[in-house]
Amino acid sequence: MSAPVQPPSNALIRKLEHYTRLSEEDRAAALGLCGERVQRFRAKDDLVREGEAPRVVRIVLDGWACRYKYLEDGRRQVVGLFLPGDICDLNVFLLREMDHFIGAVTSVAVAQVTRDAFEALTLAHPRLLQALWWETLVNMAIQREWLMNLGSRTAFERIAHLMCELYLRLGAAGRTQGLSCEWPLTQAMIADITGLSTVHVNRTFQAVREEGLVEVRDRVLTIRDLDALMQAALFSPNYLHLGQEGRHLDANDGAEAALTGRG
Amino acid sequence: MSAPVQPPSNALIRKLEHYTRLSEEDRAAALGLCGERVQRFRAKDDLVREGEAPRVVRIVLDGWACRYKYLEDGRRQVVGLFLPGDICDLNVFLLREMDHFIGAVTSVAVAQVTRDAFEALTLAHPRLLQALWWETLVNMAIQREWLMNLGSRTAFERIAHLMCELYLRLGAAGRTQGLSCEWPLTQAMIADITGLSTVHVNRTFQAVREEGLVEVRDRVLTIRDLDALMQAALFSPNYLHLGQEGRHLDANDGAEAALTGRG
DNA sequence: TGCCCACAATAACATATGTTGCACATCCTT
DNA sequence: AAGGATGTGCAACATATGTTATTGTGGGCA
Repeated sequence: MSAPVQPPSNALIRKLEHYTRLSEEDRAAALGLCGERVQRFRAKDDLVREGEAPRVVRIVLDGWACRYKYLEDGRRQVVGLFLPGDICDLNVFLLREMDHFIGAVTSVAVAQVTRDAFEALTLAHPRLLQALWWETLVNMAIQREWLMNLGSRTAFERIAHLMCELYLRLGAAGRTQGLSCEWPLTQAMIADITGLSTVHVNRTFQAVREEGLVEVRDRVLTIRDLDALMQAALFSPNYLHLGQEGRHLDANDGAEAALTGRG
Repeated sequence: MSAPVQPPSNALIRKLEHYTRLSEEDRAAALGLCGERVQRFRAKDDLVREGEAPRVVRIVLDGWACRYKYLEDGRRQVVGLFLPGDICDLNVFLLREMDHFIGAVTSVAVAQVTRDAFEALTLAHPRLLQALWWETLVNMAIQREWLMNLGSRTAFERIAHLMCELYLRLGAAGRTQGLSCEWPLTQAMIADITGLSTVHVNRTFQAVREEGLVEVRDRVLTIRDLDALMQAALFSPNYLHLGQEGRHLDANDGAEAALTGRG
Protein backbone atom coordinates (compact mmCIF):
# COMPACT_ATOMS: atom_id res chain seq x y z
CA MET A 1 0.00 0.00 0.00
CA SER A 2 2.35 2.72 1.25
CA ALA A 3 5.69 3.01 -0.48
CA PRO A 4 8.52 1.13 1.24
CA VAL A 5 10.87 3.35 3.19
CA GLN A 6 14.40 3.66 1.87
CA PRO A 7 16.60 4.94 4.68
CA PRO A 8 19.87 6.52 3.55
CA SER A 9 21.43 3.10 3.84
CA ASN A 10 19.56 0.17 5.27
CA ALA A 11 20.29 0.04 8.98
CA LEU A 12 19.50 -3.66 9.39
CA ILE A 13 21.83 -4.79 6.64
CA ARG A 14 24.50 -2.44 7.79
CA LYS A 15 24.30 -3.89 11.27
CA LEU A 16 24.16 -7.53 10.23
CA GLU A 17 27.29 -7.07 8.18
CA HIS A 18 29.16 -6.48 11.39
CA TYR A 19 28.63 -10.16 11.95
CA THR A 20 28.97 -11.67 8.52
CA ARG A 21 29.32 -10.73 4.91
CA LEU A 22 25.97 -11.24 3.23
CA SER A 23 25.64 -12.33 -0.38
CA GLU A 24 23.81 -10.15 -2.86
CA GLU A 25 20.78 -12.42 -2.55
CA ASP A 26 20.87 -12.31 1.22
CA ARG A 27 20.96 -8.55 1.10
CA ALA A 28 18.06 -8.53 -1.30
CA ALA A 29 16.15 -10.87 1.01
CA ALA A 30 16.84 -8.61 3.99
CA LEU A 31 15.66 -5.64 2.00
CA GLY A 32 12.57 -7.64 1.17
CA LEU A 33 11.88 -8.11 4.88
CA CYS A 34 12.26 -4.39 5.43
CA GLY A 35 9.75 -3.69 2.70
CA GLU A 36 6.96 -5.80 4.23
CA ARG A 37 3.87 -3.86 5.30
CA VAL A 38 5.64 -0.73 6.38
CA GLN A 39 3.75 1.25 8.96
CA ARG A 40 4.43 4.55 10.70
CA PHE A 41 3.72 5.57 14.26
CA ARG A 42 3.88 8.92 15.93
CA ALA A 43 6.00 9.53 18.99
CA LYS A 44 4.41 8.12 22.17
CA ASP A 45 2.00 5.88 20.34
CA ASP A 46 2.12 2.19 21.16
CA LEU A 47 3.10 -0.28 18.49
CA VAL A 48 2.24 -3.22 20.68
CA ARG A 49 0.27 -3.50 23.90
CA GLU A 50 0.63 -5.89 26.80
CA GLY A 51 -1.79 -8.78 26.57
CA GLU A 52 -2.03 -8.74 22.79
CA ALA A 53 -1.33 -11.87 20.81
CA PRO A 54 1.87 -11.30 18.82
CA ARG A 55 1.29 -11.87 15.12
CA VAL A 56 4.22 -10.32 13.30
CA VAL A 57 7.92 -9.74 13.60
CA ARG A 58 8.67 -6.04 13.55
CA ILE A 59 11.78 -4.41 12.20
CA VAL A 60 12.50 -0.80 13.04
CA LEU A 61 13.43 1.02 9.87
CA ASP A 62 13.69 4.52 11.19
CA GLY A 63 13.19 6.29 14.50
CA TRP A 64 13.43 4.95 18.04
CA ALA A 65 11.07 2.73 19.99
CA CYS A 66 11.19 1.15 23.42
CA ARG A 67 9.93 -1.79 25.41
CA TYR A 68 8.39 -0.91 28.72
CA LYS A 69 6.38 -2.38 31.55
CA TYR A 70 4.41 -1.07 34.46
CA LEU A 71 4.17 -2.24 38.02
CA GLU A 72 0.64 -2.48 39.33
CA ASP A 73 1.02 0.79 41.18
CA GLY A 74 2.14 2.67 38.11
CA ARG A 75 5.91 2.63 38.35
CA ARG A 76 7.22 2.43 34.80
CA GLN A 77 10.41 0.80 33.60
CA VAL A 78 11.89 0.87 30.14
CA VAL A 79 13.46 -2.53 29.57
CA GLY A 80 14.85 -2.04 26.09
CA LEU A 81 15.44 0.43 23.30
CA PHE A 82 15.00 -0.20 19.60
CA LEU A 83 17.14 1.79 17.20
CA PRO A 84 16.99 1.72 13.40
CA GLY A 85 17.81 -1.78 12.21
CA ASP A 86 16.65 -3.47 15.41
CA ILE A 87 14.24 -6.37 15.35
CA CYS A 88 11.52 -6.53 17.92
CA ASP A 89 11.61 -10.27 18.52
CA LEU A 90 12.38 -13.10 16.19
CA ASN A 91 9.59 -15.67 16.46
CA VAL A 92 7.53 -13.76 19.00
CA PHE A 93 4.47 -15.37 17.58
CA LEU A 94 5.36 -18.49 19.55
CA LEU A 95 4.16 -16.69 22.64
CA ARG A 96 0.49 -16.54 23.49
CA GLU A 97 0.51 -12.95 24.61
CA MET A 98 2.82 -10.00 25.02
CA ASP A 99 4.12 -9.39 28.52
CA HIS A 100 5.07 -5.78 27.86
CA PHE A 101 4.40 -2.75 25.70
CA ILE A 102 6.36 -1.45 22.75
CA GLY A 103 6.05 2.27 22.28
CA ALA A 104 7.39 4.81 19.84
CA VAL A 105 9.99 7.14 21.34
CA THR A 106 10.21 9.31 18.26
CA SER A 107 8.09 8.90 15.17
CA VAL A 108 9.04 5.51 13.75
CA ALA A 109 8.65 3.44 10.63
CA VAL A 110 8.50 -0.33 11.11
CA ALA A 111 8.21 -3.26 8.77
CA GLN A 112 5.78 -5.91 9.95
CA VAL A 113 6.66 -9.35 8.74
CA THR A 114 4.12 -12.13 9.00
CA ARG A 115 5.11 -15.52 10.23
CA ASP A 116 4.73 -17.07 6.79
CA ALA A 117 6.72 -14.42 5.01
CA PHE A 118 9.41 -14.64 7.63
CA GLU A 119 9.67 -18.40 7.46
CA ALA A 120 9.68 -18.47 3.68
CA LEU A 121 12.44 -15.92 3.46
CA THR A 122 14.70 -17.40 6.07
CA LEU A 123 14.20 -20.92 4.76
CA ALA A 124 15.52 -19.74 1.43
CA HIS A 125 18.37 -17.77 3.01
CA PRO A 126 19.97 -19.71 5.87
CA ARG A 127 22.83 -17.28 6.12
CA LEU A 128 20.43 -14.45 6.70
CA LEU A 129 18.64 -16.48 9.35
CA GLN A 130 21.96 -17.06 11.03
CA ALA A 131 22.65 -13.35 11.01
CA LEU A 132 19.26 -12.72 12.58
CA TRP A 133 20.10 -15.28 15.28
CA TRP A 134 23.25 -13.34 15.94
CA GLU A 135 21.13 -10.23 16.31
CA THR A 136 19.02 -12.05 18.89
CA LEU A 137 22.06 -13.12 20.88
CA VAL A 138 23.41 -9.57 20.87
CA ASN A 139 20.08 -8.26 22.10
CA MET A 140 20.25 -10.69 24.98
CA ALA A 141 23.76 -9.50 25.75
CA ILE A 142 22.55 -5.91 25.76
CA GLN A 143 19.79 -6.83 28.20
CA ARG A 144 22.42 -8.38 30.45
CA GLU A 145 24.50 -5.23 30.33
CA TRP A 146 21.44 -3.23 31.29
CA LEU A 147 21.13 -5.49 34.31
CA MET A 148 24.72 -4.60 35.17
CA ASN A 149 23.76 -0.98 34.84
CA LEU A 150 20.80 -1.11 37.16
CA GLY A 151 22.32 -3.51 39.62
CA SER A 152 25.87 -2.30 39.93
CA ARG A 153 26.48 1.10 38.43
CA THR A 154 26.02 4.49 40.05
CA ALA A 155 23.69 7.08 38.54
CA PHE A 156 26.58 8.83 36.86
CA GLU A 157 27.90 5.61 35.41
CA ARG A 158 24.48 4.52 34.21
CA ILE A 159 23.91 7.67 32.23
CA ALA A 160 27.40 7.72 30.79
CA HIS A 161 27.07 4.05 29.91
CA LEU A 162 23.77 4.62 28.16
CA MET A 163 25.40 7.30 26.05
CA CYS A 164 28.29 5.05 25.07
CA GLU A 165 26.02 2.18 24.19
CA LEU A 166 23.59 4.17 22.09
CA TYR A 167 26.37 5.96 20.31
CA LEU A 168 28.05 2.69 19.34
CA ARG A 169 24.80 0.96 18.43
CA LEU A 170 23.81 3.86 16.22
CA GLY A 171 27.27 3.76 14.72
CA ALA A 172 26.84 0.11 13.83
CA ALA A 173 23.62 1.03 12.05
CA GLY A 174 25.31 3.85 10.19
CA ARG A 175 23.48 6.56 12.09
CA THR A 176 26.27 8.64 13.58
CA GLN A 177 28.21 11.58 12.26
CA GLY A 178 31.65 11.86 13.75
CA LEU A 179 31.17 11.97 17.49
CA SER A 180 27.55 13.00 17.27
CA CYS A 181 24.27 11.16 17.13
CA GLU A 182 20.62 11.96 17.63
CA TRP A 183 19.45 12.12 21.22
CA PRO A 184 15.68 12.22 21.41
CA LEU A 185 15.47 11.04 25.02
CA THR A 186 13.85 13.34 27.53
CA GLN A 187 15.13 13.27 31.07
CA ALA A 188 11.93 11.55 32.17
CA MET A 189 12.67 8.84 29.63
CA ILE A 190 16.23 8.47 30.85
CA ALA A 191 14.82 8.15 34.35
CA ASP A 192 12.62 5.25 33.28
CA ILE A 193 15.55 3.60 31.53
CA THR A 194 18.04 3.98 34.34
CA GLY A 195 15.71 3.38 37.26
CA LEU A 196 16.38 6.84 38.70
CA SER A 197 14.08 9.74 39.56
CA THR A 198 13.79 12.57 37.07
CA VAL A 199 15.30 14.97 39.56
CA HIS A 200 18.34 12.82 40.01
CA VAL A 201 18.68 12.32 36.29
CA ASN A 202 18.68 16.06 35.92
CA ARG A 203 21.39 16.50 38.54
CA THR A 204 23.51 13.71 37.14
CA PHE A 205 23.06 14.58 33.51
CA GLN A 206 24.35 18.03 34.29
CA ALA A 207 27.31 16.54 36.06
CA VAL A 208 28.20 14.51 32.97
CA ARG A 209 28.10 17.68 30.91
CA GLU A 210 30.04 19.68 33.45
CA GLU A 211 32.79 17.08 33.42
CA GLY A 212 33.20 18.04 29.77
CA LEU A 213 32.36 14.54 28.57
CA VAL A 214 29.40 15.39 26.35
CA GLU A 215 27.24 18.17 25.00
CA VAL A 216 23.60 18.05 24.07
CA ARG A 217 21.93 20.60 21.86
CA ASP A 218 18.83 20.41 19.72
CA ARG A 219 18.30 16.73 20.38
CA VAL A 220 21.83 15.92 19.28
CA LEU A 221 24.40 14.33 21.53
CA THR A 222 28.00 15.19 20.89
CA ILE A 223 30.67 13.31 22.73
CA ARG A 224 33.58 15.51 23.65
CA ASP A 225 35.87 12.81 24.99
CA LEU A 226 34.83 9.29 24.10
CA ASP A 227 37.66 7.66 25.95
CA ALA A 228 36.96 9.50 29.15
CA LEU A 229 33.25 8.86 28.80
CA MET A 230 33.82 5.14 28.40
CA GLN A 231 36.11 5.11 31.35
CA ALA A 232 33.68 7.00 33.54
CA ALA A 233 30.95 4.57 32.54
CA LEU A 234 33.11 1.49 33.07
CA PHE A 235 32.10 0.76 29.52
CA SER A 236 33.52 -2.18 27.65
CA PRO A 237 32.14 -2.70 24.14
CA ASN A 238 32.67 -6.45 24.02
CA TYR A 239 29.03 -7.21 24.81
CA LEU A 240 27.93 -5.56 21.58
CA HIS A 241 29.81 -8.26 19.68
CA LEU A 242 30.64 -5.97 16.81
CA GLY A 243 33.47 -7.87 15.18
CA GLN A 244 36.13 -6.48 12.95
CA GLU A 245 35.38 -8.39 9.76
CA GLY A 246 32.95 -7.13 7.21
CA ARG A 247 32.96 -3.63 8.57
CA HIS A 248 32.06 -0.56 6.69
CA LEU A 249 35.04 1.67 7.09
CA ASP A 250 33.98 5.26 6.92
CA ALA A 251 36.82 7.67 7.43
CA ASN A 252 34.28 9.80 9.14
CA ASP A 253 32.93 7.25 11.51
CA GLY A 254 34.17 7.59 15.04
CA ALA A 255 31.88 4.95 16.43
CA GLU A 256 33.46 2.10 14.59
CA ALA A 257 37.00 3.20 15.29
CA ALA A 258 36.18 3.34 18.97
CA LEU A 259 35.54 -0.36 19.05
CA THR A 260 39.19 -1.11 18.64
CA GLY A 261 40.04 1.06 21.60
CA ARG A 262 39.50 -1.41 24.37
CA GLY A 263 38.89 -5.08 25.11
CA MET B 1 32.36 -41.61 29.19
CA SER B 2 30.46 -40.97 32.41
CA ALA B 3 26.97 -42.39 32.58
CA PRO B 4 24.21 -39.99 31.55
CA VAL B 5 22.28 -38.52 34.43
CA GLN B 6 18.65 -39.50 34.79
CA PRO B 7 16.96 -36.93 36.99
CA PRO B 8 13.74 -38.09 38.64
CA SER B 9 11.88 -36.76 35.65
CA ASN B 10 13.60 -34.84 32.91
CA ALA B 11 13.35 -31.16 33.80
CA LEU B 12 13.81 -29.89 30.24
CA ILE B 13 11.04 -32.00 28.77
CA ARG B 14 8.79 -31.24 31.67
CA LYS B 15 9.30 -27.55 31.12
CA LEU B 16 8.92 -27.61 27.34
CA GLU B 17 5.61 -29.38 27.68
CA HIS B 18 4.24 -26.27 29.28
CA TYR B 19 4.47 -24.81 25.83
CA THR B 20 3.53 -27.69 23.56
CA ARG B 21 2.79 -31.36 23.63
CA LEU B 22 5.82 -33.18 22.29
CA SER B 23 5.57 -36.38 20.31
CA GLU B 24 7.27 -39.54 21.55
CA GLU B 25 10.06 -38.94 19.04
CA ASP B 26 10.48 -35.34 20.08
CA ARG B 27 10.77 -36.43 23.68
CA ALA B 28 13.32 -39.03 22.72
CA ALA B 29 15.26 -36.41 20.80
CA ALA B 30 15.20 -34.05 23.78
CA LEU B 31 16.41 -36.86 26.00
CA GLY B 32 19.13 -37.44 23.45
CA LEU B 33 20.26 -33.83 23.82
CA CYS B 34 20.35 -34.23 27.58
CA GLY B 35 22.54 -37.30 27.26
CA GLU B 36 25.27 -35.57 25.25
CA ARG B 37 28.64 -35.33 26.97
CA VAL B 38 27.36 -34.94 30.47
CA GLN B 39 29.77 -33.16 32.76
CA ARG B 40 29.68 -32.30 36.44
CA PHE B 41 30.95 -29.21 38.21
CA ARG B 42 31.35 -28.48 41.87
CA ALA B 43 29.73 -25.48 43.48
CA LYS B 44 31.57 -22.22 42.69
CA ASP B 45 33.48 -23.64 39.77
CA ASP B 46 33.10 -21.87 36.45
CA LEU B 47 31.53 -23.71 33.55
CA VAL B 48 32.37 -20.92 31.15
CA ARG B 49 34.68 -17.96 31.40
CA GLU B 50 34.47 -14.53 29.87
CA GLY B 51 36.53 -14.24 26.71
CA GLU B 52 36.28 -17.90 25.79
CA ALA B 53 35.00 -18.93 22.40
CA PRO B 54 31.65 -20.65 22.86
CA ARG B 55 31.65 -24.12 21.33
CA VAL B 56 28.70 -25.96 22.76
CA VAL B 57 25.15 -25.45 23.90
CA ARG B 58 24.79 -26.37 27.55
CA ILE B 59 21.71 -27.77 29.19
CA VAL B 60 21.48 -27.83 32.96
CA LEU B 61 20.34 -31.26 34.05
CA ASP B 62 20.65 -30.87 37.77
CA GLY B 63 21.73 -28.21 40.21
CA TRP B 64 21.81 -24.45 39.83
CA ALA B 65 24.17 -22.23 37.86
CA CYS B 66 24.34 -18.51 37.20
CA ARG B 67 25.55 -15.98 34.70
CA TYR B 68 27.59 -13.19 36.16
CA LYS B 69 29.79 -10.29 35.16
CA TYR B 70 32.27 -8.03 36.86
CA LEU B 71 32.84 -4.34 36.59
CA GLU B 72 36.49 -3.39 36.23
CA ASP B 73 36.67 -2.42 39.89
CA GLY B 74 35.36 -5.75 41.08
CA ARG B 75 31.66 -5.13 41.58
CA ARG B 76 29.88 -8.34 40.69
CA GLN B 77 26.42 -8.74 39.26
CA VAL B 78 24.51 -11.94 38.68
CA VAL B 79 22.55 -11.43 35.48
CA GLY B 80 20.77 -14.75 35.28
CA LEU B 81 20.06 -18.02 37.04
CA PHE B 82 19.95 -21.46 35.48
CA LEU B 83 17.72 -24.06 37.07
CA PRO B 84 17.36 -27.69 36.04
CA GLY B 85 16.04 -27.84 32.50
CA ASP B 86 17.43 -24.46 31.53
CA ILE B 87 19.50 -24.01 28.40
CA CYS B 88 22.50 -21.77 28.51
CA ASP B 89 22.12 -20.23 25.07
CA LEU B 90 20.77 -21.64 21.88
CA ASN B 91 23.26 -21.00 19.12
CA VAL B 92 25.83 -19.27 21.30
CA PHE B 93 28.49 -20.52 18.99
CA LEU B 94 27.56 -17.73 16.61
CA LEU B 95 29.34 -15.34 18.94
CA ARG B 96 33.08 -14.97 18.83
CA GLU B 97 33.59 -14.80 22.55
CA MET B 98 31.64 -14.94 25.77
CA ASP B 99 30.90 -11.61 27.39
CA HIS B 100 30.25 -13.10 30.82
CA PHE B 101 30.93 -16.02 33.12
CA ILE B 102 28.75 -18.98 33.90
CA GLY B 103 29.37 -20.42 37.32
CA ALA B 104 28.00 -23.30 39.34
CA VAL B 105 25.87 -22.19 42.28
CA THR B 106 25.47 -25.70 43.63
CA SER B 107 27.11 -28.77 42.20
CA VAL B 108 25.65 -29.16 38.74
CA ALA B 109 25.40 -31.65 35.92
CA VAL B 110 25.23 -30.22 32.41
CA ALA B 111 24.89 -31.72 28.97
CA GLN B 112 27.17 -30.16 26.39
CA VAL B 113 25.79 -30.35 22.90
CA THR B 114 28.03 -29.64 19.97
CA ARG B 115 26.88 -27.48 17.13
CA ASP B 116 26.65 -30.42 14.76
CA ALA B 117 24.71 -32.61 17.14
CA PHE B 118 22.39 -29.76 17.91
CA GLU B 119 21.71 -28.93 14.30
CA ALA B 120 21.21 -32.53 13.30
CA LEU B 121 18.70 -33.13 16.06
CA THR B 122 16.68 -30.00 15.58
CA LEU B 123 16.65 -30.40 11.81
CA ALA B 124 15.01 -33.77 12.30
CA HIS B 125 12.61 -32.46 14.94
CA PRO B 126 11.22 -29.06 14.00
CA ARG B 127 8.66 -29.15 16.78
CA LEU B 128 11.42 -29.58 19.33
CA LEU B 129 13.31 -26.70 17.79
CA GLN B 130 10.21 -24.59 18.08
CA ALA B 131 9.91 -25.50 21.74
CA LEU B 132 13.52 -24.50 22.27
CA TRP B 133 12.80 -21.18 20.59
CA TRP B 134 9.96 -20.72 23.04
CA GLU B 135 12.43 -21.40 25.83
CA THR B 136 14.66 -18.65 24.45
CA LEU B 137 11.82 -16.15 24.31
CA VAL B 138 10.85 -16.95 27.88
CA ASN B 139 14.43 -16.45 29.00
CA MET B 140 14.41 -13.03 27.41
CA ALA B 141 11.16 -12.25 29.21
CA ILE B 142 12.73 -13.30 32.50
CA GLN B 143 15.66 -11.00 31.84
CA ARG B 144 13.22 -8.16 31.27
CA GLU B 145 11.48 -8.89 34.52
CA TRP B 146 14.83 -8.79 36.28
CA LEU B 147 15.29 -5.33 34.82
CA MET B 148 11.95 -4.38 36.35
CA ASN B 149 13.25 -5.73 39.62
CA LEU B 150 16.45 -3.77 39.67
CA GLY B 151 15.03 -0.63 38.18
CA SER B 152 11.70 -0.28 39.88
CA ARG B 153 11.24 -2.55 42.86
CA THR B 154 12.26 -1.92 46.47
CA ALA B 155 14.61 -4.28 48.26
CA PHE B 156 11.73 -6.06 49.92
CA GLU B 157 9.89 -6.49 46.64
CA ARG B 158 13.01 -7.70 44.85
CA ILE B 159 13.63 -10.46 47.31
CA ALA B 160 9.99 -11.51 47.48
CA HIS B 161 9.85 -11.44 43.69
CA LEU B 162 12.91 -13.61 43.36
CA MET B 163 11.31 -16.17 45.63
CA CYS B 164 8.10 -16.22 43.62
CA GLU B 165 9.94 -16.56 40.35
CA LEU B 166 12.25 -19.32 41.41
CA TYR B 167 9.46 -21.23 43.06
CA LEU B 168 7.36 -21.14 39.90
CA ARG B 169 10.26 -21.90 37.60
CA LEU B 170 11.23 -24.86 39.70
CA GLY B 171 7.62 -25.93 39.70
CA ALA B 172 7.54 -25.87 35.91
CA ALA B 173 10.58 -28.14 35.93
CA GLY B 174 8.96 -30.50 38.41
CA ARG B 175 11.30 -29.57 41.22
CA THR B 176 8.96 -28.39 43.97
CA GLN B 177 7.16 -30.23 46.73
CA GLY B 178 3.99 -28.54 47.82
CA LEU B 179 4.97 -25.01 48.78
CA SER B 180 8.64 -25.87 49.25
CA CYS B 181 11.66 -25.85 47.01
CA GLU B 182 15.40 -25.96 47.42
CA TRP B 183 17.04 -22.66 48.29
CA PRO B 184 20.80 -22.89 47.93
CA LEU B 185 21.36 -19.13 47.66
CA THR B 186 23.53 -17.48 50.27
CA GLN B 187 22.72 -13.93 51.23
CA ALA B 188 25.84 -12.75 49.44
CA MET B 189 24.51 -14.41 46.30
CA ILE B 190 21.12 -12.78 46.72
CA ALA B 191 22.92 -9.48 47.08
CA ASP B 192 24.66 -9.99 43.73
CA ILE B 193 21.37 -10.94 42.11
CA THR B 194 19.32 -8.09 43.51
CA GLY B 195 21.94 -5.36 43.34
CA LEU B 196 21.84 -4.82 47.10
CA SER B 197 24.50 -4.97 49.78
CA THR B 198 24.78 -8.12 51.86
CA VAL B 199 23.85 -6.20 54.95
CA HIS B 200 20.68 -4.92 53.43
CA VAL B 201 19.80 -8.33 52.07
CA ASN B 202 20.14 -9.67 55.58
CA ARG B 203 17.85 -6.99 57.01
CA THR B 204 15.30 -7.38 54.27
CA PHE B 205 15.35 -11.14 54.16
CA GLN B 206 14.53 -11.15 57.83
CA ALA B 207 11.69 -8.77 57.21
CA VAL B 208 10.20 -11.11 54.63
CA ARG B 209 10.36 -13.93 57.15
CA GLU B 210 8.98 -11.80 59.96
CA GLU B 211 6.01 -10.89 57.81
CA GLY B 212 5.21 -14.59 57.91
CA LEU B 213 5.53 -14.92 54.14
CA VAL B 214 8.24 -17.58 54.02
CA GLU B 215 10.47 -19.82 56.06
CA VAL B 216 13.94 -21.05 55.24
CA ARG B 217 15.58 -24.01 56.91
CA ASP B 218 18.31 -26.33 55.78
CA ARG B 219 18.54 -24.78 52.34
CA VAL B 220 14.85 -25.27 51.77
CA LEU B 221 12.43 -22.42 51.15
CA THR B 222 8.86 -22.91 52.30
CA ILE B 223 6.28 -20.37 51.29
CA ARG B 224 3.74 -19.78 54.03
CA ASP B 225 1.41 -17.55 52.05
CA LEU B 226 1.96 -17.59 48.32
CA ASP B 227 -0.76 -15.11 47.57
CA ALA B 228 0.53 -12.58 50.05
CA LEU B 229 4.09 -13.13 48.84
CA MET B 230 3.11 -12.50 45.25
CA GLN B 231 1.22 -9.41 46.24
CA ALA B 232 4.10 -8.05 48.28
CA ALA B 233 6.41 -8.65 45.34
CA LEU B 234 4.03 -7.12 42.79
CA PHE B 235 4.50 -10.44 41.09
CA SER B 236 2.53 -11.35 38.00
CA PRO B 237 3.39 -14.71 36.45
CA ASN B 238 2.47 -13.80 32.89
CA TYR B 239 6.08 -13.20 31.87
CA LEU B 240 6.92 -16.85 32.51
CA HIS B 241 4.54 -17.78 29.70
CA LEU B 242 3.58 -21.05 31.29
CA GLY B 243 0.38 -21.79 29.45
CA GLN B 244 -2.41 -24.06 30.50
CA GLU B 245 -2.25 -26.64 27.74
CA GLY B 246 -0.04 -29.67 27.98
CA ARG B 247 0.49 -29.30 31.69
CA HIS B 248 1.45 -32.02 34.08
CA LEU B 249 -1.19 -31.90 36.72
CA ASP B 250 0.22 -33.16 39.95
CA ALA B 251 -2.26 -33.08 42.80
CA ASN B 252 0.70 -32.28 44.95
CA ASP B 253 2.02 -29.42 42.93
CA GLY B 254 1.26 -26.03 44.35
CA ALA B 255 3.40 -24.18 41.85
CA GLU B 256 1.29 -25.02 38.86
CA ALA B 257 -1.97 -24.27 40.59
CA ALA B 258 -0.66 -20.86 41.53
CA LEU B 259 -0.37 -19.87 37.90
CA THR B 260 -4.10 -19.68 37.54
CA GLY B 261 -4.36 -17.33 40.47
CA ARG B 262 -3.69 -14.11 38.68
CA GLY B 263 -3.44 -12.62 35.20
C1' DT C 1 40.42 -31.37 70.38
C1' DG C 2 41.12 -27.22 68.22
C1' DC C 3 41.50 -24.21 64.30
C1' DC C 4 39.74 -22.13 60.31
C1' DC C 5 36.31 -20.72 57.09
C1' DA C 6 31.83 -19.60 55.29
C1' DC C 7 27.74 -17.67 56.50
C1' DA C 8 24.34 -15.10 59.19
C1' DA C 9 23.33 -11.42 62.34
C1' DT C 10 23.68 -6.68 64.33
C1' DA C 11 25.15 -1.91 65.39
C1' DA C 12 26.53 2.82 64.28
C1' DC C 13 27.06 5.70 60.92
C1' DA C 14 27.52 7.71 55.95
C1' DT C 15 25.47 8.90 51.62
C1' DA C 16 23.34 8.30 47.21
C1' DT C 17 19.17 8.86 45.60
C1' DG C 18 14.00 9.90 46.14
C1' DT C 19 10.17 13.35 47.08
C1' DT C 20 7.65 17.47 46.94
C1' DG C 21 6.97 21.64 45.09
C1' DC C 22 7.85 25.45 42.22
C1' DA C 23 9.95 28.51 38.59
C1' DC C 24 11.05 29.17 33.92
C1' DA C 25 11.63 28.46 29.29
C1' DT C 26 9.90 26.82 24.55
C1' DC C 27 6.61 25.50 21.45
C1' DC C 28 2.24 24.72 19.72
C1' DT C 29 -2.62 25.83 19.58
C1' DT C 30 -6.52 28.91 19.65
C1' DA D 1 -1.83 37.60 22.74
C1' DA D 2 -3.26 34.27 25.72
C1' DG D 3 -3.27 29.61 27.24
C1' DG D 4 -1.75 25.01 27.81
C1' DA D 5 1.40 21.31 27.30
C1' DT D 6 6.01 19.68 27.65
C1' DG D 7 10.59 19.72 29.15
C1' DT D 8 14.40 21.50 32.09
C1' DG D 9 16.34 23.39 36.31
C1' DC D 10 16.57 23.93 41.19
C1' DA D 11 16.01 23.96 46.42
C1' DA D 12 14.95 21.75 50.89
C1' DC D 13 14.23 17.89 52.91
C1' DA D 14 13.27 12.65 53.68
C1' DT D 15 14.82 7.98 53.50
C1' DA D 16 16.26 3.67 51.55
C1' DT D 17 20.22 1.58 51.12
C1' DG D 18 25.48 1.28 51.54
C1' DT D 19 29.77 0.93 54.56
C1' DT D 20 32.66 -0.66 58.07
C1' DA D 21 33.35 -3.44 61.70
C1' DT D 22 32.45 -6.89 65.04
C1' DT D 23 30.22 -11.15 66.93
C1' DG D 24 28.44 -15.75 66.86
C1' DT D 25 27.59 -20.24 64.93
C1' DG D 26 28.25 -24.51 62.60
C1' DG D 27 30.83 -27.40 59.75
C1' DG D 28 34.96 -29.26 57.82
C1' DC D 29 39.52 -30.65 58.55
C1' DA D 30 44.17 -31.41 60.54
